Amino acid sequence: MSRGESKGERTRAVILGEALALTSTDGLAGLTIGSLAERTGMSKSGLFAHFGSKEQLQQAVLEEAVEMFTLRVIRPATAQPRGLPRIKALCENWVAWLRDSPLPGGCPMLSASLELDDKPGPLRDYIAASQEKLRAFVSECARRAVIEGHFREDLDPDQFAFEMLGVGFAHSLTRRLLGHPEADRWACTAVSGLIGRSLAPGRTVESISNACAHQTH
Amino acid sequence: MSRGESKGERTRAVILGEALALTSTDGLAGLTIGSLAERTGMSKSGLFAHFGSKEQLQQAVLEEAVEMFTLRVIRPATAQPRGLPRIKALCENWVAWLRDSPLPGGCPMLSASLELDDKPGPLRDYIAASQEKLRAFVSECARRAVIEGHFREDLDPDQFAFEMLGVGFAHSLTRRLLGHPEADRWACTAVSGLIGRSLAPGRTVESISNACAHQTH
DNA sequence: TTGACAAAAGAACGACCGTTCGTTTTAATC
DNA sequence: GATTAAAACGAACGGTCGTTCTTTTGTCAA
Repeated sequence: MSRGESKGERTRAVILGEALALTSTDGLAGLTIGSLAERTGMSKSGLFAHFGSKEQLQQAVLEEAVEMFTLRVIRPATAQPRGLPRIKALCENWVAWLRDSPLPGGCPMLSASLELDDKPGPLRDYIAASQEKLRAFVSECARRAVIEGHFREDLDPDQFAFEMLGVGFAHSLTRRLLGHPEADRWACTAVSGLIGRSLAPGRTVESISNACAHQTH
Repeated sequence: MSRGESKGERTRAVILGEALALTSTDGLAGLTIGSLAERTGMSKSGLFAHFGSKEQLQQAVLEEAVEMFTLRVIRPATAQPRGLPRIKALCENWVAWLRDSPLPGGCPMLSASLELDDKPGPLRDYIAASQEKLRAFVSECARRAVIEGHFREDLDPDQFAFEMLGVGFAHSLTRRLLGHPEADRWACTAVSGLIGRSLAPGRTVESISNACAHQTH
């Protein structure tokens, strides 16, 4: 068998994978025990026993989504040197994530954000904390780029993070709802523009990349 | 009585008002006949008869939301002279709309966009068409500003619209989910930055405003 | 004021929701 | 291979969903 995990852990993982896809297309509200049981070929009660309540199932799904995003976007970026290289890696991973995401219906965290932003509870708290963590991470990356001398000294890292996230949301909506084929290009142009006007005077993206290529992380 | 409308038209309007608030906080999925009947003090069947189906109710709610947005954001902007003044008015109305919206739970069209972006049908079509109309309107405003000589000649109006909408989305999420008090400031800074770097060489916002103040619409 | 029609209520429908319980099957351990 | 615990099932619960009837109430014009 595949691992040292028990049977329960394995099927739980299978369920979560299917639940993630279902949430992606149908939203947290559309994630029902019945439809999930049908997709996994299980009985409602058998599936239900793995989570104890619907809310815990939802929580597990969101945690899975966050972990996926962290693994494919955040973590590879932190492997890059601080400053501009890390920011560049972050943007590239992000775009790649949006383009080749295994989730058919877009980011579950984004739709859940709008779905639950008025419903107090542990789920909302978790989503808000996660999104804030992402925002703070981008902001911290920008702040560090200022320290490294890559970005202008008067740059507001929070402003940078705000505009960066805005591009991400706009990209998702323009691509997924409107279906504009230029969405990718618009997003990339917006990001390079944002980075370009954040650079310290006299700096170019290339000059920094070359300089960083020879230093340790 | 209040108008020449019939009783049915009046109660229908009351229902729609309540439905709009409910959709704003709970999303289109949370808009149920039962809860809406309770809020309006009507019976389920009595309320239902006004719309014929749940989908038609949802459609009516979205149309109401669009009309509200058009009335308070788009229309006053079109009363301004073409070019920068119209764009400025658009931004100001938009911010004011987000700040003093009568809807307690944020824009229903935005949450519906993410809720239905994977569910084909007339509702999705309507939402996509509406959002595209808004995007095209912003783009057209920018294109016109280029013609008027307010914006640089090499400005891409679609790129302008993309970044503008991104600010709107980011603002909504940062404010409503994360509850950042600086959200308003970040959004305003982002918008003025966007407008500032779109201006034709040598132009300032003030110079154009003064010049336009004396011309006819 | 009466008669015609619109509007609202009431009861019920089948379907699905999340959840519980007792039983049966399956997997892990000795 | 037998014992025991974990995992999955099947049936049922009370509730709510959207929807369809029939019946009662209210409106509005002749």
